[in-house]
Amino acid sequence: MPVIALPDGSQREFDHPVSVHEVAAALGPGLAKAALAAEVDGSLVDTSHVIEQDAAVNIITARDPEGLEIIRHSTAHLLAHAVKQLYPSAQVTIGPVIENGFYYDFAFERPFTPEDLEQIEARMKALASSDTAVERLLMPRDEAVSLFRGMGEEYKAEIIAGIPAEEGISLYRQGDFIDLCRGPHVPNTVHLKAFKLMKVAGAYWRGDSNNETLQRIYGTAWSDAKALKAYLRRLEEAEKRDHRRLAKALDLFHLQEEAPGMVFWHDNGWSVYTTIQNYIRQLLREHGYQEVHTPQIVDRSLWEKSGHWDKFADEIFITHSENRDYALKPMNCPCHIQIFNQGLKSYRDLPLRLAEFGSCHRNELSGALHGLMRVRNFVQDDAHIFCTEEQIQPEVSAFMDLMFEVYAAFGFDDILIALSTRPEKRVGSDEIWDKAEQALELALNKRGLPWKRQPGEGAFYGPKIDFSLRDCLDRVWQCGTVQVDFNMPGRLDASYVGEDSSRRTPVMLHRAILGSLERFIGILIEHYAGALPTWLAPVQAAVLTITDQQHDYAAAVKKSLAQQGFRVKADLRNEKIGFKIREHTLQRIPYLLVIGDREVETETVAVRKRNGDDLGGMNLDAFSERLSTDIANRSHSV
RNA sequence: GCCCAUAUAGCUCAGUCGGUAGAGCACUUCCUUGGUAAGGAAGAGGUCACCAGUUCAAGUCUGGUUAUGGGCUCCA
Repeated sequence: MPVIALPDGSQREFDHPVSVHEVAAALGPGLAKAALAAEVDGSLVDTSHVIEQDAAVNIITARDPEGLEIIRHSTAHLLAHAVKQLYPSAQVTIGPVIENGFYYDFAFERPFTPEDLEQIEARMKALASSDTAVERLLMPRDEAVSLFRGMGEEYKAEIIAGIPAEEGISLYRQGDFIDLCRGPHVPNTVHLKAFKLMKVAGAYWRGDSNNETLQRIYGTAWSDAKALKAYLRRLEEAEKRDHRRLAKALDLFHLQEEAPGMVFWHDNGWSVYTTIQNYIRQLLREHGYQEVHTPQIVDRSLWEKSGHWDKFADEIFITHSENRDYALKPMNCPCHIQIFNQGLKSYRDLPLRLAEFGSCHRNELSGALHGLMRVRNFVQDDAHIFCTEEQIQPEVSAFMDLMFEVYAAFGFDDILIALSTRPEKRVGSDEIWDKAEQALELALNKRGLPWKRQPGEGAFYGPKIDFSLRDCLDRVWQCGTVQVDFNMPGRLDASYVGEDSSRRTPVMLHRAILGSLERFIGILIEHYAGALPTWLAPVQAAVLTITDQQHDYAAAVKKSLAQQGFRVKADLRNEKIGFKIREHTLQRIPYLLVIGDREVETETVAVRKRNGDDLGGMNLDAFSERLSTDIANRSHSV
């Protein structure tokens, strides 16, 4: 007779096999109603699951992350149920859970319209409130194949036919709808109450672009209406922060038809760009890097030798001159090896760190372009470190120190770290891979930050660590990377003279902190909703006059601040002060200096921050000291 | 590249059944010199993305091209 161990440490004994539902009921009527599934000895099961032996049981409700996932999965089934009722000729395929929701792919003779979505959603709501039980069925594989084939569901039948014959198939039925699923699912559709269909898009059958396109319907689902509302608000907020929208409002850059995926930077945007560049440049110098610069176009022979020509031919821009083919460089590493190869290098020269703000061109698929986030011409804050195997770990550690300093300066402190290890197809001996992976692991553990392992995700030439930033809207952006490369130095004949006078091939570390300047600026704009910290702001202070009387004094204030190296502008227009404040606040200028007769008389400026705080009057020295401190601390507080 | 959608003034957008284009903001000029988020008046501004087609007539209908948006795929 089963003894049920509960998460709080208590036990319940039953004198007969019990279902999860009965266990929940024994714990209270509230739990019986809220139970969606349970974890029994570590595996998730439906509430209908019967426990026959002693087990550890944890009842899952909508409050648990697993519960939310079950709700999303069941909502995907609900979507398919509604679609099949409204459009019987649509065939179901797959419907997985994704971040914030789910999707379901259908094969249908025409695309779904927004009006269709409204109808489908209305039907889903009706089905959800119809109090329909969701039942689990087991069936031999071949029987399941013929069941779905009989229903005209060719895609589903194909999926099931791909499952090994000896495995039983679990199916879920709700009313007149039946779908293949591992489960678990909610016991009844009434648990599905906070969902919304978001959009339709094309997607390929089995994710292969050679296959036919299916209609994918995306939806979001939450445990309750409040959570759904909060999510929709977050989406609205993200839209307001969209860097493409802010770029127009703040006059940062533009894109145009004649140069798809390539940025026309305006004064304001370029100011941000060069400020970041100068900051990184200075830091790299302090950390023992040499800054180099290499050609934009290089003869194809170099790219053939590096292997890129073969692998990325479609994405390389090519140009011709005097019967030679050149590639616009898609990456910087082969060029840096050319610099390394000049002159004879000794082990005493290692580690040798070559950095470049490397402008790269890649002919990305037209459909992949996206504002600053995916462009065809971008600048990497790239560097390559030539070193020995022993130097991998200390170099990676030093790189991480530098990187975390940079991320903190930009206001990012939540960093996700992933170590990608050897893939099946790779170069280099297992001993070298062991060494490199251990070196990376050691560097990570020395930092003491959590990281996760991604087995088999490394590049063919070596393992790597990726660093992703979490922004204020909880979105994750992969930016930093450090990759060990055993392959390219040898391929491009890099060598150094070892202590024993023999020629050796150096290891090369590829590393970047920001990734691409363009994309990083896009992330910054969205993270700060355009209100960049003072040190990055295109204009740090605006001098605003109240009447024409203060013209000369205001011009002198502006000149003085500009001479001290601050980015200042003066607004001497014949406009009311309220109007000027509104306008420059909307431009996210960190400090507004209001000047009326009072300030002229006392030789002060009245300081207002962009968040509305009034700092009152102060003399110019006091203000410039404040500004200097703000900039020196890279303060994010205004 | 693939699927779907979109393209009208500098910006955000409206434009009905095919009959020669409209708002708000911005801009220019004038009035106003006003102390912390929009003072008032007048004016100017358009090859309706581009190329074809249908039609007496196309911003509007059809086809194509380009770009953009949302996805898919890809990402050295």
